[in-house]
Amino acid sequence: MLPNTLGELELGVLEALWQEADLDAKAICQRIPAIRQPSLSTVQSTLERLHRKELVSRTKSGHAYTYAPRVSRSNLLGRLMGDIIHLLHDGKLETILSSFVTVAADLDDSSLADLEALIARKKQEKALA
Amino acid sequence: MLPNTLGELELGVLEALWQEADLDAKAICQRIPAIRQPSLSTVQSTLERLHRKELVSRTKSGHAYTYAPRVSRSNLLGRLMGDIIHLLHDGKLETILSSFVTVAADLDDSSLADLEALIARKKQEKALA
DNA sequence: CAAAAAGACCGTGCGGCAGTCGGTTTTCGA
DNA sequence: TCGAAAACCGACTGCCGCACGGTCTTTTTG
Repeated sequence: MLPNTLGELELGVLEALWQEADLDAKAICQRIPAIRQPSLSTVQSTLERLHRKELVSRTKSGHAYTYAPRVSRSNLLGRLMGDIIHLLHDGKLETILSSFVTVAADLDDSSLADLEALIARKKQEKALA
Repeated sequence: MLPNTLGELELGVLEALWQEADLDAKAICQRIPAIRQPSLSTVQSTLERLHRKELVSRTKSGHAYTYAPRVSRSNLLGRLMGDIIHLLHDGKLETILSSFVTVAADLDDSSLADLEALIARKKQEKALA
């Protein structure tokens, strides 16, 4: 249904790469929480899928691929949010924005102020461009 | 992975119920886009699943169930956003909020102003409570 | 330069979930 | 009471992420 959905191991791999980029499959494998310990092949398959989805980039370095994330955490967050928004969009902007505010308000009491500051900054960026 | 994910037909059924609540399975079936035309059984299965997920409520009326949505569109939107936020949360509020702003900015140039207005309203609501 | 080591690649199987439906049982109303 | 309408029950399909072993390719090194 959602085109960009990702599985548990895929996310774990991304987490590892966000923490430290330019790792090969073996290194990533070692950084996956000990409980799972998937085999190297499994991690490679997962990296292959992530690469197909253009969520990671890779370059040959020696005989091994070195992987790096193509999206930042907030980038991915924005993309996924965009997906579900598109999925549930009814044309009313208010529907979307109010759920933003609701989520932000639920997260933290001071977040509304933070959100305002970010908006101000974003506005300024837009003005400059 | 995402606990509250929903399929295409499930969403279609919800759309129908958001447009008009208190329908039985047959009526919902007729309101599904003509291209698909799933059988009544299929719609019933879907409604059953939605009911298990607590996304719709139902009451017997005669010998048929009458269904109504338990969540509004923006409600569901907020829930799904909360899910992916929780999934990708790294403790930094800024990550989340900036993706809000990015999405809002991508949607419409005037939406930043709308967002500000909503925040002001939300703040006022909070002050009163 | 050959052989061994390291890693990519491929095919397969498993499990879960949505979709799909036909057939059976239940239930209500005439 | 009895017939129709609807719920209910399984079964099957297809898709996708997870998982891995085995094979092929590419380095590296003695």
